[in-house]
Amino acid sequence: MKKPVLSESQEDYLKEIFKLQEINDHVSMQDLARELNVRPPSVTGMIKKLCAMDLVEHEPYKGVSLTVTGEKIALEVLRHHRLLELYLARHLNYSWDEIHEEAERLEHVISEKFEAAISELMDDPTHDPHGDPIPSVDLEIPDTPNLTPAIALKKGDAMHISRVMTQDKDILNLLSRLELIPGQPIVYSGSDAAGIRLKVADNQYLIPHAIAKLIWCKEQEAN
Amino acid sequence: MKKPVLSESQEDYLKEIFKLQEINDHVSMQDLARELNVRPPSVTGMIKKLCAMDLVEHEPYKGVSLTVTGEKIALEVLRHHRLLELYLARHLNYSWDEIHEEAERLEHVISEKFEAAISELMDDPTHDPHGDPIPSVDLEIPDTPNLTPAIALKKGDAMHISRVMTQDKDILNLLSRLELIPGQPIVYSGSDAAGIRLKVADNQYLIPHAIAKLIWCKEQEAN
DNA sequence: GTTAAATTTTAGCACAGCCTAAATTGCATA
DNA sequence: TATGCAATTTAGGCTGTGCTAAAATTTAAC
Repeated sequence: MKKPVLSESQEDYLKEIFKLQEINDHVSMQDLARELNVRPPSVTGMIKKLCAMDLVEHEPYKGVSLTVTGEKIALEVLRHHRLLELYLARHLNYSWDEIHEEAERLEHVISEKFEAAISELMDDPTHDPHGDPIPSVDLEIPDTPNLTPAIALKKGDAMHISRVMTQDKDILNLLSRLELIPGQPIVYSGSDAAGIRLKVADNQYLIPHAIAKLIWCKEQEAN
Repeated sequence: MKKPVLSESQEDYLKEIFKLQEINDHVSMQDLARELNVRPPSVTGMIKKLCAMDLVEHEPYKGVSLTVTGEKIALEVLRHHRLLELYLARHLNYSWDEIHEEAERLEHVISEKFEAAISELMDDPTHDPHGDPIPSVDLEIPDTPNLTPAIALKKGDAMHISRVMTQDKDILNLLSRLELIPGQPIVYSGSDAAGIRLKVADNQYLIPHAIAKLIWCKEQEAN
């Protein structure tokens, strides 16, 4: 079974279905349309094609899900994306909020050779700068066990940040300015209607719920 | 005057017109079609669009040439391409014959930021691994004075290689195996019907005319 | 359980970039 | 100067991916 050559558009559809599937097993056309910045009829049309290629399954009026083959391609694109993000940050001095857009364009055009080269250069990393897991060469997702959302912490909990689930540039800027970035140790010191209060690097901030819910933490043990 | 957003295809047309213009001031549709791997009617169609955008000038049945704006865009793409080639070779361990294809795809998607980052990392280089000049940030081509084609050398001439004008992978492989690469000192020891004889790094080879004519040299003085 | 709202699909169209076949133009050579 | 060949353009079509408007279906609310 040889892998089909896909358009950038098609790769984007598969990647987006994968990401939405992590949250909700059945992906709606509407959600896809929103994420991909296209109108619902365009999604229906493209899904039909991907269906004919056996990359997705589609129950009309129900939703879509990836086939095994489709998921493999999605993971490959995701691997490209996240490796690129880390590479841009580490080797080309990109800031946290700049890496996503650039990776979004590069992910479709780099070769296997390029992928392998940057992966090796970075010692086959398992997570990108947002803490998102990078699928391995054989497309396994490294498991990130026991993540706790920051909003679910209890007073006095000492954790460190593991993942920040947004690509919004202004939120990322805010967080990086506060040093609320993956790897950083924090202490949870309470919450109220306005948000949660976190101690980080000798400072304490109030983080509004809207932002706090994007932050995931893990136990202090390892790094 | 803001710069128009162009498709990858359109960028390729402009780049190719530029490269052909270096050889022959008026570029024919046929040459363009050959270089771009499309049919002549496709070229006519695209040229019309580029004409309407004031990026090229076209005298029907005569030929095309770039406008000032068109040339700027071509130079920008060329800068991307050649910076990328050098970057891939230097930082990602690409071999000579692999860089062109990868750069061909990447050149259209990298941002100004990416361009600036790799240029700075390499200390604003002026030539790519083939010896082709890299347009500067303000799109000036560094002049490469007094280049002599290897086939025009005289017996005993000691030069070094400055430029290799091909992207053919097998020719590049052959040359790199023989260490006939830019920067390398050579001595010309004669020619005959079969080709020219060059001494390089303690070896002497016969180089067929077809290949020798791609090699350009300059005086021994500086590097 | 009926009906209104939301979601999804169908139908039909637009635009980019390529194609082939045929018509046109320009040039070289007899 | 005429004529035939090569280069170019025009005409018309195809494919991919998007769009809007309207029809069909599902879901939710009363």
